[in-house]
Amino acid sequence: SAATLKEFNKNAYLFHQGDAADQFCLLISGKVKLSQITEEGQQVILRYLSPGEAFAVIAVLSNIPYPVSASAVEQAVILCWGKQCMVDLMERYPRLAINSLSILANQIQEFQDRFRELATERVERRIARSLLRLAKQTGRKADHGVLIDFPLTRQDLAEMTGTTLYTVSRTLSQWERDGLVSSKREQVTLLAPHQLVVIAEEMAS
Amino acid sequence: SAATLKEFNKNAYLFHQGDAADQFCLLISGKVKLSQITEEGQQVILRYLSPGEAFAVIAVLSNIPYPVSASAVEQAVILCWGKQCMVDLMERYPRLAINSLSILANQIQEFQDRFRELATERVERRIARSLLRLAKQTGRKADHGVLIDFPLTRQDLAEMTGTTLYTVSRTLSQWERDGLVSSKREQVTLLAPHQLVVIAEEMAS
DNA sequence: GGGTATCTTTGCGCCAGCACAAAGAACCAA
DNA sequence: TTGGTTCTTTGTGCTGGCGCAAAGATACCC
Repeated sequence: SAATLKEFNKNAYLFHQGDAADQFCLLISGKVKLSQITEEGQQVILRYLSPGEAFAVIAVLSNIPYPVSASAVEQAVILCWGKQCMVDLMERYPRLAINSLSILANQIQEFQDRFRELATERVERRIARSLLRLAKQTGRKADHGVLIDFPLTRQDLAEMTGTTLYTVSRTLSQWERDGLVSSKREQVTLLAPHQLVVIAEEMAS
Repeated sequence: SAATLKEFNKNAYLFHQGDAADQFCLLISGKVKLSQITEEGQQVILRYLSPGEAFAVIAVLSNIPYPVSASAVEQAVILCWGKQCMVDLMERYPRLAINSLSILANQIQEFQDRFRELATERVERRIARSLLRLAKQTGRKADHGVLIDFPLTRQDLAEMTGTTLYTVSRTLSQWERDGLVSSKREQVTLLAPHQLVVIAEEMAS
C-alpha cells in the first residue's frame, strides 16, 4: 500500500544504532543481521532475520532511536512503512497491533531464554544451541546434513554466544574430528544434529 | 471493570513457569520477581516489577504457557483480567494494544542491553549496573545514600548478573571497604552512586 | 597470476571467577 | 533463651576459556 521497496547489497547497513527511527520494515528476501556495539567497540549479534520477518517495530512505537544496527548479510530486499502510517493502520485494524504484540512476545521469550543460557551454561552448549537455532531458522538439506545457508564466520558465532572466535574455532574443530559438523570458510553444515542436541541438553553442565 | 483483585504473601508464587497462561496481570502494590529455572535447577532472575507495571502480557497473546515464574518478594496486590477479556478490550480500544506494544518494545530493549552486558562485560561491571538499575527503579533516599528498598540477597544479585553468590559477596565487601556501598543482610545502600557509575561505564574492561 | 585482505587454526601462558568448605552473623519461633 | 535456619564472609585451590601470536587457508581484486 503506502510502502516503499528498498534493496541493499551484501554488508550494507539498513540503519545504524542511534539513527532516528522513522521506518517500520519487513524483510522480503535475503538475510539481515541485527547487532549492537558497545562503547568499547565490541559487537554482539542479537539475531538473524529471515524473509517474512518484521523488524524495527520496537523503535517506531516508542519515540527513541534505533537501539540496534541492521545490516544485510547477503543481498536483501525490504519493504518500509513510515512510522505514522503504521500507527494509523493499527488504530484502524486492531488485529494488526495484536498480532504484532504476539510477535514481540515471542521475541522477548527468546531473549529471556538466551539470557538464561548465557548466564548459566558453558560455552560448548551455547555454541551447540546457536547452531541448532540457526539450522532451524534457515537450514537447508544438503548431502549428509543440514547446511546453514548464509555466510557465517567463527567471529559471528562468537558474537552470538558471548565467547571468542578462538574458542569457537577450537570447538568446531573438535566437533569436526568427531564427525558432528563439517565446516568451511564462513560455512557450517550439521552432520549429526541429534548429537548436538545431546550436547545442548545434557544434564552434566 | 471485569478484573479481579488478588493478594499474595511474601514468597508466595503468583504462577509457575509452565502453568497455563490465562490471566493478564497488573501489579498494584508490593514487589514481584520474575525468574526462570533451568532443567538443572539453577534459577535466573529476569526482572523485578514495581507497582504499576503490567506482566504476563506475553503469554496471554501467544497461546503458550507462562515462560517464567512470578513470586512476591514482599506482600503484593495484583489486578487480573481474563485472557479473552483483554483481547476484546484491545480490539475495541486499539490504543490499548499500541501502548502495550511500546511497553514490550522497551522490555525487549532492556533484555538486549542486558544480553550484551552479560556477553561482553566483567562481573564487577555487571554487578554495578544491576545495583544502579535497582536503585533507579525502587531506590529510596536514606541517610547518606540510596537504599534499595526490598529484601535482596547476595544470591539474588548473583542470579541477576550471571555469577555466584561468592563473587557478589566479595565484590560488595570490597566496595564496602572503599565506602561505595553499605550492606546488611538482604539489604544494600548505595553511598556513592556516581562512583559505581564510573565502574559500570569505564572504558577499561 | 600475483598480491592483498580476510578468515581459520593451533600452541602457549595466564587469570578471573568458580567450587567447596567452614565459620560467623542475623533472624525466627517456641 | 535456645536451637535451628538462612544468609554472609573469607580462605584455598583449580580450571575453563581468554588473549596473544604466528602460520596456514581461502577468497577477492586489479
